[in-house]
Amino acid sequence: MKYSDDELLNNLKDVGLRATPHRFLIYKLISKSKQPLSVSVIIEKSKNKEDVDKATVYRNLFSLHNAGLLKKIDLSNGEAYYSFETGEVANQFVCSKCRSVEKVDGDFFDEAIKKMMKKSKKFKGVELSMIEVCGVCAGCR
Amino acid sequence: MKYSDDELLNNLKDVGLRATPHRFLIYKLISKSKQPLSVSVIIEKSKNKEDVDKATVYRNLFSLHNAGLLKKIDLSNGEAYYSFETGEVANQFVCSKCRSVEKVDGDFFDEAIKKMMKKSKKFKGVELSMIEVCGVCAGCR
DNA sequence: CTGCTTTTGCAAATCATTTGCAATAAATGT
DNA sequence: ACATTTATTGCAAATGATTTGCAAAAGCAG
Repeated sequence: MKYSDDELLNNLKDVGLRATPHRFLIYKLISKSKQPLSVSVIIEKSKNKEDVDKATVYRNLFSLHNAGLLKKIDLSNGEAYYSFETGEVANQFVCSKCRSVEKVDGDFFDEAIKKMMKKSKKFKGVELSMIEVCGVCAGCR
Repeated sequence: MKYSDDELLNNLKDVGLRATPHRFLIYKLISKSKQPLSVSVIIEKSKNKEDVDKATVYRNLFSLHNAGLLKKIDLSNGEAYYSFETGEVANQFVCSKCRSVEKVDGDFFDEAIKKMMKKSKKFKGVELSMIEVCGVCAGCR
């Protein structure tokens, strides 16, 4: 799951986005992370490397997501997360008390999703991106 | 699924919350809705009946949820939803484009949740409250 | 080089939600 | 009933994540 600079640059070219230093930095940074990254972490990591304004980070996350290169994971814990777009549905558990986030094995829900898509006409043609499971984690109880 | 005033008043008493006019109004209003209600809708509906400040609505939603009388559904579409607490896991689909919300039949996920709880030690003792499925709805594609 | 579009930094605006504070109302002790 | 504590309220200001306006800088095309 590692992507060469050339691959990333090609992806940018394919969708017609300029490979500006900031954009490339942000895209690369996310491509290297196994976990989805929260916007605040992305801002922090970007600032460590270059002097990037947070508005620029937000705008680049938007353009990259909009172009289909990043998955946006809109959790309920207050901030958005981004990950490299692999086409898979992302699954997260969020504790409603401490707001911590845990990745959930996607296989658990594959079947449920299939059933849902098949049985309900509401979900014909729907394109799933993520599932968030919310509750109180063991630690908080 | 309709609750008498007495039932609601008893619930409040049971958890040790005063049945102030505003609190009762808000609690009753939510108890009568089949759908979870967004905070903005709750504020609007409350204002129609009495002159309630939004801070008061937020504070009452907090105390009612905190006491276990309401379920809070923290969707990713920007605002929180509340529903009468029935102990069931709430399931919603949110369109990541138009941010519209659809209720999802809970049965789809019951099995997935059970499997998840059993197979992963991370989820031992976890108390689930809601599942959000996110994607692009048929209309937006 | 010259003009046109995109990207950027900065500050100000937004939107949902929370908080400080002083005034009011309700519950409790005597 | 009366004073005392405790909870609730309205209002305005604060918060935190995100977005936007705007003018300057950078990158691309002719």
